[in-house]
Amino acid sequence: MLSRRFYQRPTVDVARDLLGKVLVRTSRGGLVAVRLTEVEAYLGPDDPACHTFGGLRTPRVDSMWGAAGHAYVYLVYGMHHCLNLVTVGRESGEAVLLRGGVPIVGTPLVRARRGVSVADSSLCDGPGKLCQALAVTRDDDGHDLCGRRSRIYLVDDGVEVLEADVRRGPRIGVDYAGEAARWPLRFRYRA
DNA sequence: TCTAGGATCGGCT
DNA sequence: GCCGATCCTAGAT
Repeated sequence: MLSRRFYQRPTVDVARDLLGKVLVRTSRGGLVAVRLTEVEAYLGPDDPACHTFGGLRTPRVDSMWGAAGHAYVYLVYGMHHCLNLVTVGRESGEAVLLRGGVPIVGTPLVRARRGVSVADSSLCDGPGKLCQALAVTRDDDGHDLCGRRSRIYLVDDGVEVLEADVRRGPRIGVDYAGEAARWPLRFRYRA
């Protein structure tokens, strides 16, 4: 399990290093593990695309102001959940959005949650799909990924992600953020 | 209270 | 490529 130290670093570094790491989710239904292939960095109060922009403090974003290594889960478009990992430290308001991955353990359970007719390549290729595949909801908001009994955590299984396989680009769906929408804070891993 | 709009997805053309 | 679903959240009134 990755320690809190991993998250207590600059958000862009954490985002880059999350590529290739394995996200593990345990539940009554069983264990699911997903190798992360797409993430986005959100840089706190000075980032117009970030939910903590301008120092915003509301019940929804409360967990984003918490300690590094905790989950921030919110609902978008009234129907999809998005999972973020808080970075840097308490009061930073920064996080990494997990946008996609590939199931490597528990694929049958993922398929049961996502739908039997869904193509393998589409099981977790989107933030909403990832949460559905892992059964992550608002109930998991504020969950500590570094605890002894964490039901969501990260593992480094030794897979090396070469720089040549990392693509950087603008973040998705944040056109309202003006110039910040073009900041190259989206990271993708193409093995 | 009321209202606008969203860090998306899947079905349809 | 376009569009509707769906409802919570934040800010305005």
